[in-house]
Amino acid sequence: MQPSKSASKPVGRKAEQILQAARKLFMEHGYGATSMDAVALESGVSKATLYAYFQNKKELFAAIVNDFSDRYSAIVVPEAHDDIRVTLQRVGRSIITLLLAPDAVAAHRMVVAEAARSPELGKLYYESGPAYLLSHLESTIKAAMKTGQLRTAHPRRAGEQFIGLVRGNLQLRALMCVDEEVTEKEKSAIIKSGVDVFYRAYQPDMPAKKA
Amino acid sequence: MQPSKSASKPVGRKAEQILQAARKLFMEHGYGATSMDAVALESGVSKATLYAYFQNKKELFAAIVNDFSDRYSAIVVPEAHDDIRVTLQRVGRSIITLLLAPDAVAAHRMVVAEAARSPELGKLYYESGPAYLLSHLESTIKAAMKTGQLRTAHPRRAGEQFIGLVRGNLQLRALMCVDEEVTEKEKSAIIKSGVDVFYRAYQPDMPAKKA
DNA sequence: GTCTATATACAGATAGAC
DNA sequence: GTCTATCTGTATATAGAC
Repeated sequence: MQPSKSASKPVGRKAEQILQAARKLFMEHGYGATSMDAVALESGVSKATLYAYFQNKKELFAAIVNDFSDRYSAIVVPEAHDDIRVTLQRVGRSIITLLLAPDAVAAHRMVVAEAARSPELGKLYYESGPAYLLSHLESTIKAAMKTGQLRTAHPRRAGEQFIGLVRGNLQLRALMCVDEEVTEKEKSAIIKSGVDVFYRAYQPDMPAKKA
Repeated sequence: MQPSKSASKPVGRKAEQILQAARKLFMEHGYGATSMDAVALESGVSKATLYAYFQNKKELFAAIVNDFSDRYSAIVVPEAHDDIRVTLQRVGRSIITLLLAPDAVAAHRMVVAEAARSPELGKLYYESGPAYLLSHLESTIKAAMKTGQLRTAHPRRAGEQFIGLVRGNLQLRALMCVDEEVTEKEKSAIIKSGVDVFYRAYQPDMPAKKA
């Protein structure tokens, strides 16, 4: 089968082998420290074959990021519950789980590191990753505002705030290798507290008095 | 003057030239894409001199990160105001300004990219950067809880939440090159809303009813 | 201490046989 | 299409003159 010549993702058995190997190596060592030799070796094809499928290193990297974006988009957004606080709890759990997954941490590092040189890849990842999640959350919050479960406010901003509340410093600590691991207990406490703060601020019947 | 042989920061005029050039290049192109040739050229010394001051590339990088940590620690934490909301407003402004500063974005990228291979550098940066800011904020919040301006709660977690609230997705967007620039108006709105949410959740006289 | 010149290795990418 | 072998550039690091 003739590999695709376009910039989009090539198909075929060897292409899959290459992509899989490249994904592993890029995520493990980053873009700069991953050589095409290494990708060829890991995927079990020759360098020439590699270049038959991907014009150059950057295109291969783009294919990986693109691929990762697809996976990100496939995240299962938790089912809504009648009680918005329960829904938020579930969403918060999903967010934490995702942010701390070793794969996601590695992908995040990889993309951030190269974003300055390839802004289009950074944007692509953001849009299909974090922005995708945010859009879903925005819908959820908007719906809750309509049904009176939350007071009326800017739903997108509220969504950003909720993500910020549960993320806290956890992601940063993971990215900078501060923690070996975070206990389930700690995660639960952070989510619970985040939901609590969010609900206190956005609950419908207790507007804060103005300064 | 004999350059220091230890792993700590060398001193002297040439050392300063080297550090300055290296800082610029590392921040601009990242660790992997910055060559020692380029550092030598930019700093106006020969490669041999470079290696007389720094044993190898990694040590040079470590010196830069260390240096950057010092600068981070030197951030002026805003003066406290009688009204905790005003104080938080100021702190929020500082956080946003810092997170979106091009230097800080570049430094963040640089550190995150290399953290997997040099966890000790990641930790160093985190401790003297984000953690330093958090500690100050924690003190501020703790004081406000003692004086009754905020309800009693976990001050460190509250600090993390406040940072998360004002950070939102702004930093992520900057890191991934999603925004060209953020308007002052937008920043102000985000800070104001963040402080509002925080205060609604932590104001002393309106406990939320339990589910 | 500081330079020029170079050793040595490996990168990305390709030519040409099959 | 896929391989082996190689071109060409450039990387880190050092030897040796001054």
